[in-house]
Amino acid sequence: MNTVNIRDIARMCGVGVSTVSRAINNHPDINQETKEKILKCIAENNYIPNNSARNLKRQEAKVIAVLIKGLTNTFLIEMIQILEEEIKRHGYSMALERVHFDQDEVDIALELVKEKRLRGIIFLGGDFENRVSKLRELDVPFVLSTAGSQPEDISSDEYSSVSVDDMREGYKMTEFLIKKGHKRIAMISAKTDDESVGKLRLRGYKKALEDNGIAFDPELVRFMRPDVEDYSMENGYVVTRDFLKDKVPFTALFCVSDTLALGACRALNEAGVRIPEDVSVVGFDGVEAGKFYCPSLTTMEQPVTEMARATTDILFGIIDGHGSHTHKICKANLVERESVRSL
Amino acid sequence: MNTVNIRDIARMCGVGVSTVSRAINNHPDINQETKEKILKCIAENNYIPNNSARNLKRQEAKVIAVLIKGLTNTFLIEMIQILEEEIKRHGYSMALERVHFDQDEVDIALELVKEKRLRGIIFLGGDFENRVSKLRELDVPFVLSTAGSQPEDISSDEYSSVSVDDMREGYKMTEFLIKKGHKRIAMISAKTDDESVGKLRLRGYKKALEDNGIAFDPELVRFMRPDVEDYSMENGYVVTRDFLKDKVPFTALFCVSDTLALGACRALNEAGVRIPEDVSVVGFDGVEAGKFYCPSLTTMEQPVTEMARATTDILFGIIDGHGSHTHKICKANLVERESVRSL
DNA sequence: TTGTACGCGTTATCAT
DNA sequence: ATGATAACGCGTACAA
Repeated sequence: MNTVNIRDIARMCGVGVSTVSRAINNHPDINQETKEKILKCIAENNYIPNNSARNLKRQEAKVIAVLIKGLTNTFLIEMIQILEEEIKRHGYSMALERVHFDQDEVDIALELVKEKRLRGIIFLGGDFENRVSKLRELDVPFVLSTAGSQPEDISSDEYSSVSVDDMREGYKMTEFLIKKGHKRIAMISAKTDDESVGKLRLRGYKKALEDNGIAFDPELVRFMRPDVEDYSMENGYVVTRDFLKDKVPFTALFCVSDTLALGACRALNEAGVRIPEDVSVVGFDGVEAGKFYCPSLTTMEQPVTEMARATTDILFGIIDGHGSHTHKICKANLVERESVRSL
Repeated sequence: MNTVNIRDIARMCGVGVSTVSRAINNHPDINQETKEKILKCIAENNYIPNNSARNLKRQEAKVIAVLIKGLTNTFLIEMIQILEEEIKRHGYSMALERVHFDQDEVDIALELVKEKRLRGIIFLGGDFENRVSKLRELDVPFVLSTAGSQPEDISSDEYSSVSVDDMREGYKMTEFLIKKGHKRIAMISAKTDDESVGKLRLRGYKKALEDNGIAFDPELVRFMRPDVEDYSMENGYVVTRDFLKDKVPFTALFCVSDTLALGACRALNEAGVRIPEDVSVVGFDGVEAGKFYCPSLTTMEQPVTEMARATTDILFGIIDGHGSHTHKICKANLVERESVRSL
């Protein structure tokens, strides 16, 4: 694999390597003719600069890394599209990095900072409660976007965050169902051992019940299965199916994500439970798929565009020197559709 | 940013850099005690090896790159999960690279081969008809997985491919609708200027009509909008809405992807068209979301697991020396659900 | 405007 | 088992 490198090109053109480098990187100090000759030679010989070598040598690349856990959360996928536009608009490029479920996103970030010469990091989703010391090692600015619980022992001026107030919105959604006359409200939430958004929304749910004089019934709360992909339709489906087997009566089902809710709907349908006649179902996120469902899904819509813009605004504010670490709470929007009925 | 490097660690441990390197990379020729001492020192000082330097120097990394166009095609997302498992099972790691719609995946692949020291490439989706010469420059084995049209001027023993016979399956689906008594069958397909799977399925559609003595009506064929994300629900929605405005009568709608079909369903519902009473709808791919819909979507299911396994089997067969380039055609499976009725 | 020489952090080779 | 040193391919002072 004798791949052509910058020295070969230099030799072929009868110039120095630095001249070739200047041609590649659009440096000003180069004769237009020389440049064209070099670029032509590059094209003819299929020369492709080696990014590893570039990263190794370069001081700073105009790159923002976006780390996302999993790929099945369509809400996060939607955010990526907008983040990319915004990052491009600032003259940077986006490096999307997928983090496995059993991987630590902070470790990945640490590696990435060394490998590419990142200027900033955006964490999409995830949970950062126990990652304090590691997080502090990151010497580039970062934003926790749509993250659930946040690190508590790290001072809030060392990082930024953008999210909705998951507990409050969970509260609002529950209260909405209560106002519709529901008392036996079931919930599908996140596993107990992690401190994700699901847990916070569950806390809001409990508080709303309490404030409205409804006793909390642990029988009504179910958790995502750890052996199935987090926040997937499949997970919502299997959990609901198991739930129905227990014959616990309920009139409404609050799922911590739309995808879970859609899976739940399927399980309900299969069991002959009509939505919303027999059971009302609500989700959280406001993903497109919910709009297309039958019945269309009532949900707590997260302001995707606003959150993505806030994320990049804060990050570039810090990178460009004006602006400092900020914690932005966006307001979610309760979208009433067809999956809920009044009792 | 004075980041600690391998030399610092060597100095601190009173050993040579090569010994540290051996400790990191699990080389056999190293004293267990020395190794532990070094690893401890590494952990204490938060040393993280620089991947750019490693990639630059390393001869071969056990890495397979998977290139995917976009992220909204849930069928491809499903494939990724299985591909990753399979790749890991072979002791390799997967580098997932997202390709933008206006980017050339072959260009990206070429860069990647230089940057990391890939052993193989998997192209997910995409269209390779006009990329022949570039494709040939790739000096690592690659598999075109679920790609639509394939390069014709490159000899078939220079690359591998895994896909369904899109034309035949398009034919079968159309014939299925015809057998159900449909004659005015509309179609939402891929843009005319690209040679993707959509185009092939369209060809099958035309052939089926012809073979069954039904005149092809160009009025009934619509294409995805170029200004909206390819194969997205949104695209299916807007195209169908526009289509309905033209008041062209039809009794069935064949969409080249499930996502398009789900978007189409929404548009039909909004227009007061009942599914399947007024119009039957079918999709293609067999994504999970289709199962959950109301009505659940009749579709041509692609054998995701089989295709992913075939892809990695072929690739590793070539990498490991036994086995050569292969072209595997998998059989799709027509899944009848609730979105079609007999006339 | 252009070329030379050095260093980025690592792994591979070779010697010990 | 270990260490010294030469690459890997590129960007960039600095000199010309």
